[in-house]
Amino acid sequence: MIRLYNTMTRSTDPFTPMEEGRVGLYTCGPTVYNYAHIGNLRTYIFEDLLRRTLEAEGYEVNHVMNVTDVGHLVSDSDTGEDKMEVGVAREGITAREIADKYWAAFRRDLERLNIVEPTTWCRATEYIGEQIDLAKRMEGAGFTYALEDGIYFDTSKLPDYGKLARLDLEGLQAGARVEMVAGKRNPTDFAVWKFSPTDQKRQMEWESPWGIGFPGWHLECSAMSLKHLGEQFDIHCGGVDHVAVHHTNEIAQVESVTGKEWVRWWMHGEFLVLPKTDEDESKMSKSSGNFITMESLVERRIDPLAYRYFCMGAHYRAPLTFTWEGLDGAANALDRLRRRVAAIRTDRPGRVLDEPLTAFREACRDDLNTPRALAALWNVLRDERADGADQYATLLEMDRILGLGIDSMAEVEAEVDGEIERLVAERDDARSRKDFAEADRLRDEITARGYLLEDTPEGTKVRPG
RNA sequence: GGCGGCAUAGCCAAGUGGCUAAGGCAGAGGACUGCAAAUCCUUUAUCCCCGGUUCGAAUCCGGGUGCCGCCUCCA
Repeated sequence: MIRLYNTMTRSTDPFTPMEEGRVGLYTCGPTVYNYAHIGNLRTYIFEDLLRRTLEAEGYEVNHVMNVTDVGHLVSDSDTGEDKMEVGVAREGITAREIADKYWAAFRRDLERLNIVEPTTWCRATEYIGEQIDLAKRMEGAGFTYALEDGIYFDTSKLPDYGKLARLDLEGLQAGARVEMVAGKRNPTDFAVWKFSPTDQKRQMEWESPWGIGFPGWHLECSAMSLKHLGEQFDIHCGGVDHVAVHHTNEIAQVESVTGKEWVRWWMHGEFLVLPKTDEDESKMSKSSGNFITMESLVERRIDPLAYRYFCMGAHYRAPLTFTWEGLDGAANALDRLRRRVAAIRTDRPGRVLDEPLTAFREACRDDLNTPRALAALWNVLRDERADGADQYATLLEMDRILGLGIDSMAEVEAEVDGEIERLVAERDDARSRKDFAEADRLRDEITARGYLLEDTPEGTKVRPG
């Protein structure tokens, strides 16, 4: 039995799917107007761990992820520019090209992090018809009203509006400091369909019963998950920042027309935060430019999987402070794991060790407690009495969830050119003559070129520095 | 102002009433080595503060203090 924290109930509850053996999972995907940053990616790592845990428990997971390629405004108060159009203005290519470019970049990030792709991707622009249909149903049920700039959802008509975030609607009213779109009936009302501005031509706009325009950004997730997962499904995930606005409004759009509970489990990943400095806010955000991409990690010769390991060191519901020092620590741990695995791996079939595997699986089942799961992993390697083949078999089993690529871990030997090879040979020669001063001098020379040496019974090995 | 989260070793981070408070990184000592590296062993915690409940609290309750997130684009 898996126990998962549910934002709706604010408690960790035993998970049971609607349909025996199958899980419907929707995860909010990227807005593809720029590269994802490692904070975004932390959430996708969490969702991957969820999916892998469900699959390891024997569930067949129907995993749907959206790609937002339209309609996401710079401001959530339904004002400002469309982010995609911002990308267009910045790079001078079409919106479609922007979307394709950053979606491809996103998928490359997922691949590098060993994140399993969703079973279904859906692009918002390919579901405009479905979104309009859903808006029409809301209109038919009397939940919408028209303003000059768009069709709005009247949140006061839904008695339990805001239940996910436990919004204090009165308090919001009093504390509202965000400029409200003129004519909105309630501060929480949001646009379902926005009209194109009359004075400019948008790259992305569509005909609708209400006029030419584009969908509000909450609409796509509602419409696409309805289409792929039905009027009720098991789990919907995203970042914590989506609780109060995005998911709250998605719920309103769906439940207003179906009249029944839509999603059974809401799960939210906490933020990756940067150490606070005087200048910068600690949060990483795409819009402020205060962000680190996967690419910049790779440029620093940091293994993307070290970032995956780093994230697994903390529970997904706790904020995690990102530091380069912390990431280096994770990279060191992963390197050590690699060497240990390389040392024990064998083609000889092994038997999975029950005790550590049970501890590991229990940790995963307990609301994805990866820090505890990693402790179980290290305990496998600490047990001296265990047979190497058995240890390896156990680690492979754990890796179905961890996704660290244990099956391909091998001793890392550096690729060396003739020059390095010659220096190594000279040093070996000096050592055999017991000319250690010369040997050490040569080692320094090799080290200075970015390689580490290991003298082993099998000879001198060269590792990347 | 409203809502929510967090405070455990040098760092990251599990642990939500009961043996000697996981695990990782970094550090120290030792074994091994010509010296290293790698590996192995050993070692590192007044659980933010003050009250309270209890036979017993890091864990529950009350009050502080500090930090962070959301309500603004956000994962």
